[in-house]
Amino acid sequence: MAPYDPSAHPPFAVTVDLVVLTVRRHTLCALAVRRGEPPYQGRWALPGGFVRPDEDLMEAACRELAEETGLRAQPPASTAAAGPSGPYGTDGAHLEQLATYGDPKRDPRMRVVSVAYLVLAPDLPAPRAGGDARSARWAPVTDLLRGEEGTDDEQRAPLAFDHALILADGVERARSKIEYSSLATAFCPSEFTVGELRRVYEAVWGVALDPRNFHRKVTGTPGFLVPAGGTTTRQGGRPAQLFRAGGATLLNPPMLRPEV
Amino acid sequence: MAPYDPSAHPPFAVTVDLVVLTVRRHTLCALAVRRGEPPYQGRWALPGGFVRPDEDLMEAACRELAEETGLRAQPPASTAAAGPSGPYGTDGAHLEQLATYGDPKRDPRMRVVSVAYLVLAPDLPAPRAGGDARSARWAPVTDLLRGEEGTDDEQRAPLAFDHALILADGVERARSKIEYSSLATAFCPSEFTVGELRRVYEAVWGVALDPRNFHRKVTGTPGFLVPAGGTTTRQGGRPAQLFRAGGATLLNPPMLRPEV
DNA sequence: ACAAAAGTGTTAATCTTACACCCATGG
DNA sequence: CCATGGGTGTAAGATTAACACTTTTGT
Repeated sequence: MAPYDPSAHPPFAVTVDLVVLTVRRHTLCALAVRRGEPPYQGRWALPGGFVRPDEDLMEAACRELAEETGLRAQPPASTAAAGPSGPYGTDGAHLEQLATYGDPKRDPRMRVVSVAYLVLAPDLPAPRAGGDARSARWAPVTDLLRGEEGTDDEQRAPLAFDHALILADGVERARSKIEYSSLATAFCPSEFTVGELRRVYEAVWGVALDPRNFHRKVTGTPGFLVPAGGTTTRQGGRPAQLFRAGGATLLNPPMLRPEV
Repeated sequence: MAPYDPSAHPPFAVTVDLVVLTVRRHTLCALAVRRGEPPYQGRWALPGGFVRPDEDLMEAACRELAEETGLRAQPPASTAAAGPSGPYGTDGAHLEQLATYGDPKRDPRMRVVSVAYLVLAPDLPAPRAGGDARSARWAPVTDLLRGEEGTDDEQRAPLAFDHALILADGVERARSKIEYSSLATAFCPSEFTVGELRRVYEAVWGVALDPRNFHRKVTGTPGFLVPAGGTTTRQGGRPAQLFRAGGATLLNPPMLRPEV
């Protein structure tokens, strides 16, 4: 490596961006906030912000998450390791590092490297705007990704910066990860039925699954679900048993995603 | 998000670190370089260096890779997208983003955020040191991860910075990814036999696989291997057919990793 | 001839799939 | 009573795991 003095060059800014996913009305939705200032003023973007000088990356992600959604998110107790390994549970929500985006031209103002985090959350109350006056909304990911270049309509314009790319990566990660892990339970409230869990898979993958086989699969995998003791009739029909996510984090053999 | 002016704070430095893996003598090995300057002078570390002001992250990773190993690595032709999605082939080697490490205390000198990349390469000639005089070596990952705190012996001291954590994450990624993708072929030369590919799996997973079933599995997956036309007897015994990696990148159903 | 590695065949166990069928509730 | 979802049973097909057996080379 050639000697290189970083202090001799303009600095980098480091931000975190959040892909916050939830399932609402049988649809995979992401949290979007409206930008109140240039660049991309008035456009929708992923929530996020600058990392502070003495803040760990995941700490920054937790802070932004709390500011944007009110999700309680205490920073990891004592992370000796700064690594992304090991998801971090926040109030039932799941948080993990997604990827880092550093195209020199991704922000017209300056060189910004953004570390994206993926959050899977149960259906939350309507998002509340943060401390400032920006508005926020849950939007179906298909809408957010189908932004039309050159459109002025604020609901249809593409996401700011490279956020469409980040969102697409996050959605892809969620889609593939629920296949072989118990992550889909992060989309459910703390107690849920097998049918609710199945509807999560159906919404995330955009397919229909056989309720009978799904039931056998998830209840037959030891440690995946533990009975919570009650029943509910939220969905109509025969009352269903309530479950809680079990300790098992790996699903083997995996849940098979049908060809689309 | 509270207003925040990054220029009012000390800047971040951004580096890339490389987890370069290969299989040598039936063992999973990683590239380590010896640090020529403080901090951690004399200790082994992962290769890497600062990202330059106008350089994309992957471009920086390619540059460092070329400097450290001589692996030809032209920057991605025209990456409109700065994303990590889509691996990038360099001379048969595979390069993908791994994760980003940003503990405020990970570097005692200043705030450094490091984007780690994972490289899977075929067995390379002995590593040549870069432009400067640092030495480099291939070391079994078990040795590198079993560094003993407080040891002075340069061969046994733990890796510098948080590089043991980064290496462990990279190894884990490689181990799990060859399960459901054709990535293991990145450890092989352009033409290889089924037996050689099997020995890659065995080295990476540290298990023994049944040669008969393995053969059926990989040759029976359409698009995974394409016959290259010749045979070889590199390993002794009956000559084996030579194959090339096929276009198929996903392996479905996955190769099953035996319980350890 | 023998060792060593490459391949093929076969069988039992397991898992997926597709469906028939019954259960418990609300309207 | 009947629509709606919950849940169990079963049989056909696919896949894996284990291992017997043949093929083709080098020594």
